Amino acid sequence: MSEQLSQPAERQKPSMFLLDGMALVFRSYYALMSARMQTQSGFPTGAIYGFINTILKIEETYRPDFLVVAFDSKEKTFRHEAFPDYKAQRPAPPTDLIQQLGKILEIVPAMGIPMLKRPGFEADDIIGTLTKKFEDRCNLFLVTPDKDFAQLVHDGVKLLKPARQNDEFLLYGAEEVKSHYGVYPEQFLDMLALMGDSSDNIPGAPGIGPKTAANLINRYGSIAKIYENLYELRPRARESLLKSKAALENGRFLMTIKTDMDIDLTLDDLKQKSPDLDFLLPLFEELEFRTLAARFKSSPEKKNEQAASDADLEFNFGANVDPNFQFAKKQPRDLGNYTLIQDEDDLNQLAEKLGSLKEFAFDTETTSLTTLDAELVGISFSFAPGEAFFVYCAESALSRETAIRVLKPILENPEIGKIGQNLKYDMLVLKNYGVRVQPVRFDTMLASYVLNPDKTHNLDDLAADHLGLETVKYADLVGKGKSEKSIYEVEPKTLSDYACQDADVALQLKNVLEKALGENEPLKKICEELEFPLVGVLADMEHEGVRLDVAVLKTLSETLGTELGRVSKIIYDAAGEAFNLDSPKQLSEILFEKLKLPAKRRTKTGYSTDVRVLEELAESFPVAKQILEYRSLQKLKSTYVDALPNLVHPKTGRIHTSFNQHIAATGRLSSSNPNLQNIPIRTEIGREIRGAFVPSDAHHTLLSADYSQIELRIAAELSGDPTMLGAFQNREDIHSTTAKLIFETDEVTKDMRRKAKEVNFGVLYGIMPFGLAQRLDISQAEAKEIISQYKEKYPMIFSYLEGILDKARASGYVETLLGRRRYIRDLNSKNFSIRSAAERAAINTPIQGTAADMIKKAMLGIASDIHKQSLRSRMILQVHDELLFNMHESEVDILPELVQREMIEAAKAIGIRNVPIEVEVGTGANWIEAH
DNA sequence: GCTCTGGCTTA
DNA sequence: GTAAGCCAGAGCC
Repeated sequence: MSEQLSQPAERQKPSMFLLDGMALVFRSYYALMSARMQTQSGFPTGAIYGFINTILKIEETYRPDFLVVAFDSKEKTFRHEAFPDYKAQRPAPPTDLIQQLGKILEIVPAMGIPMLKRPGFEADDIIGTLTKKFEDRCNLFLVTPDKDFAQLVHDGVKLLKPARQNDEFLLYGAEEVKSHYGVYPEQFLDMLALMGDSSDNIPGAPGIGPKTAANLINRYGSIAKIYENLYELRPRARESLLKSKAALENGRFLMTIKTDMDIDLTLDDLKQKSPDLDFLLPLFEELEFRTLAARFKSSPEKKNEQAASDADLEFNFGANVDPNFQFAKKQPRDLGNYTLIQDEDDLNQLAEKLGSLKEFAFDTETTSLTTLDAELVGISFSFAPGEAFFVYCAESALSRETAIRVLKPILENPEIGKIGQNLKYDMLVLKNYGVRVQPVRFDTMLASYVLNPDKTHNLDDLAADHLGLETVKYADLVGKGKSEKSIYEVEPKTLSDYACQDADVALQLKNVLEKALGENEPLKKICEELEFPLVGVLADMEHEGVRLDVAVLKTLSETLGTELGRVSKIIYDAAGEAFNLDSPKQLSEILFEKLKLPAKRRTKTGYSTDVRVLEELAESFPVAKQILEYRSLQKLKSTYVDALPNLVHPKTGRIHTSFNQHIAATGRLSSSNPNLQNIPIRTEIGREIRGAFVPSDAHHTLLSADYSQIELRIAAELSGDPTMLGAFQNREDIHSTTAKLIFETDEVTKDMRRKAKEVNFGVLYGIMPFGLAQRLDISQAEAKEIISQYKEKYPMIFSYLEGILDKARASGYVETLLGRRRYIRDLNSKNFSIRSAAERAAINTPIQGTAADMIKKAMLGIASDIHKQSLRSRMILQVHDELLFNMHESEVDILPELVQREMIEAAKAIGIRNVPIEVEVGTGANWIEAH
């Protein structure tokens, strides 16, 4: 049939609107919650009013031929039978909503609108079945705020979703579904299954959200196809999917809307009848819906009347409220017994209680994630599960000064343990108000990290994992992105419930996690003796900050700018045109298509233009060398030289990084915003950037102390290899010694030493002939030969590595010398590259992790000494094997020795017995000189 | 505005 | 070959 003929026929079809009753009622309830509509006698009416208006709005806007409302049944559904946890977390609806629902169920039929309900089924299934039944004869519009219905969309079936802000509707066909959710309706169920649905308690694959789910579905087409190609995925996604296979099948079943219920109805049965005004008008009178009543009186079917007049909203807020009817309180939800405190008397009472405790959990609410900019809005406290208090000290009767004055002695009391999630943040916020929080009794984020570093450790995930609790998210309070509102705009009680929940959950988590730690003594000690005490040390370092000489960078920026202009001109001349050198895509088009240079490797999206490719090309094509130069200069300029000055905090004139204690799977710290652990050093021009890192003032210098060859020493210690231990004991240059041994010569050339150095590093990273060959640009056969020489000379290194792998295969984890654990999956994978990657991680982790434990221990010792001796010098940075200090001139004779001693002492403390540890110290007027 | 990719910096 | 974080571009919203 031609388009012309089908189109008018299509238009002739009657329209049928299927309304998801319960979901729309819920929406009305929450949309009108703040209006607090109620009758003079206190009966709540917002949800009723909103829902009727939704129906009228549809009738007026679309003039439907058929309009049907479907409701869920109260009985358990077949979904509950198949999956007992289905919707298990969902709190009972608020009682004031239930009251209103009763009225709605009377009003809808009285309006003459067909209303359907079936025991054991949800509204979704009724709508799905009617859709299937009538889609050939009608144009269907599914009216619902629930995205799950997108699975039903196809030709002639569209979704009509109430818009977020106004009372308009958004129409979703297949294309709109795709553009809004990322997949087409046919694939929608697979995507839903991957994401799961926390409100229905359907798990999905942990860590896979809407974005990733849509991406995966688009890349592979379906869940089944994703599982066929698991090995291509990143480890986190892969592991999540492996664990979730059964859950996904189950979730997909639960989220499938039934389309084959036994519903015996004809189009005639669904015709709308005239409204029963004898019933409706008195009821509207009772509910005080005056404009609505007027509309029905005059002409219930008329379309040109004004929609929802505000008149109905005008009466009854405030003045005439029945004092016994407490609207806001009637929301039991899943919340505990939470109390909002906003006056001094209540605060004093709370303080007295807190002061008598051995420990409690707390959490601060602020205006910013950047601690130096964060204003304190309130603090929540919990000392019994399910119970919490929120001290609101902004824009209220209780001033921040009063709150701080009363709480400071308690927060600083060394006898009262502090429990919390990411306490470093709270400590830094409170530091701005002169409060030095101590001691860290338990940090739930760090405990989770120590128990299993590869997991995520945010509070919401921890609550879900360990307590089975669905928490209120911060975004639920203030929204997200553009429309995010200020925390000051949140109702104090709402904010209080959120804040209280966080303290409450932290306390409950502490109980669960502490028990888990109790089953592993070393992990418990790592928490209590390493990670928890380190929190305060890191907070101090971040707070202290590093001074930056902006003038140095400004000069450097100008030099780099000139150089970049010069180099890019040369490249453009060679290319015959100007283009964006920062775009790998454009660059590869120029190089490999226009200039026809030989392509070496491919990436996912095109030809690779990375260092290795360009270096290879540089031998024959000078332009490649110029591009490499451009790249390195541009990197330095954009990432460091131009970016760092903007990060100098206006209040302190210094740079304040964040040291993340819960990210690196091996136990290392990481640094971000900005990352001060990857400031350049290798190239001459890069090193100049370090010249901008300077002491705080003329009375200070920088002191740098770094462990020499720490990871190789640890490998020697852990393996007990006598040759390598001997080399270190004799203070030999380890790379030269290795060269001597593997090349069997006393005349070690520079090149031999370079190769030996690579091999030594290779050992730490889980050496493989292939990798070494690549790295040294030699054949795999040569690489194999070198490795076998190494094995012969340092036999115990290799037997140690084999032992690690055996143990890991048997137990599923590897450990540092202190007993810090990391679980390693995939050691038995049939896929070579996956298995090899797992083996390399297994080998590297004990070595890298032991070094991390050691320097953490050293930092604690140093911080303690500085405190005890009331020194004026400060530790300011940690770069994995190096510590940097802002050293006061009066302490130049004690600090270097103190630092060196503590760093060496730390090695002993974590159990290093056989290998000597060397620490190199240096001082200077900037980081280049000190290092 | 958000997320991913390629590329590059450190230990 | 291990462990991280950040930048610009690109693609989608």
